[in-house]
Amino acid sequence: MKTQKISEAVVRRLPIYLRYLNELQMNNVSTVSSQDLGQKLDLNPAQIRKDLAYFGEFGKKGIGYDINYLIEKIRQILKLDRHIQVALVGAGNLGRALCNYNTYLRNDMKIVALFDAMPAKTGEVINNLVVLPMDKMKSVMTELGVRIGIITVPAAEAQNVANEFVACGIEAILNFAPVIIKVPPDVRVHYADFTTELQSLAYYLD
Amino acid sequence: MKTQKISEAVVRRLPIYLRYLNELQMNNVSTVSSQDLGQKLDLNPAQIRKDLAYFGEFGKKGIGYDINYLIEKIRQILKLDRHIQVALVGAGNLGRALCNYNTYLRNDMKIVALFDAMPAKTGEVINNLVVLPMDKMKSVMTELGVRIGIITVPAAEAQNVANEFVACGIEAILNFAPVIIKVPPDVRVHYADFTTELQSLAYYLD
DNA sequence: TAGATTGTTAATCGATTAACAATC
DNA sequence: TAGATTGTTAATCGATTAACAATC
Repeated sequence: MKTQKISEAVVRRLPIYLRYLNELQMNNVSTVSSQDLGQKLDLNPAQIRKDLAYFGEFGKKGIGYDINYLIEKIRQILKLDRHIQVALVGAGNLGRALCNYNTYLRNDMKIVALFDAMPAKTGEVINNLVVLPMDKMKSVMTELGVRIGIITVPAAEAQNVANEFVACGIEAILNFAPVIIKVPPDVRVHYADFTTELQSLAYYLD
Repeated sequence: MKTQKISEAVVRRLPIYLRYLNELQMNNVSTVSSQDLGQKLDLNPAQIRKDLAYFGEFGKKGIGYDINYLIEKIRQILKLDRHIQVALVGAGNLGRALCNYNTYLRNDMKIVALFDAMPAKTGEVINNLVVLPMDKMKSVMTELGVRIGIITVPAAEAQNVANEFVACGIEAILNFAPVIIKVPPDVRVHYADFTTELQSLAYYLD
């Protein structure tokens, strides 16, 4: 596990491996080859082997990868072997929908705080979480040790929310608002914009 | 506009350009340079010029790009100059949330049909759309001319829904379920999985 | 042992960036 | 005209794929 810079493409594939490995584990499969994985995930087997080899020698020649062991390793790499606390701002339709993934995320990640700027929303309960006003953000996030923030507010407010997250010392942001946000270089931002996704799909229609 | 194969990366950036151009248009800005765009969108100006040049000469040397004209052109390229009908399967929390984007999508794309396998959901009304049972899919989709399908069902059912979409002659699918689906090569699939997105973010925590 | 499959190097492929002549 | 900015070629950078010795 050298301090080599791992490309973003590699990091993005790890959760996909993990997802399928979990499925295999549930089906009591004990071993899997890069060939099998590639077939199932529409990826080149050599790429999968190379991705994993960046982090260590996890497989056995002639056999493949032990599923339990590989799951454990990928979880370590992704830092999912600890509990990671997540906060969400924007208790609209999308925000509510995401809160319901808490069950799916299980141990690793959990939305532990929910904020909304509209006073009317304050106090509402969504999936066991009480909607809090924005001015509680700093204290609540510090207390709960939140490290990742999710933005599900309208585009016009996304930058403000990002600023507030940054002021609270957030380390990474997942932004669902359809706008590019500016943050300091040490804060990682990923985008999850449904509308651009749909629009790029349209290109491929005949 | 030669029949050169355009890379996926380019196609994915076009909606992002479009989004910001629309914002500029609303603010009555008339012209923009690749420099300005690059700064705002965190992209290299040369890349933006190159992306656009794949499709034609849209700019003016010494001036930049006329915003109205460029919007029109990008909309043509993405085939957003027509109405594109979209169907959604899975009227859960996420599905409902997405239905509310109809207003945002405005002219170009519209969710026009909503299906769910659970009989209990049938007949429910979400954002002016009635939830229909799966056995109505073929006839409704043919009648409405649906070309793109969205999947927001649990992972275990996603492949079945994809199969049904394919049987209805769907051309492209946006899959929110956390699983890789198999479709014929002429059907385009994009993924929008919130959980893998969050998990890859975790990697970048210190 | 024979067959299978890894880890890794080398080859290929593709995407991004720099540079600059053309020109508004 | 002088300054700005495009479109495009060439250079760079990075990611994917092929190939194969090592070995279970």
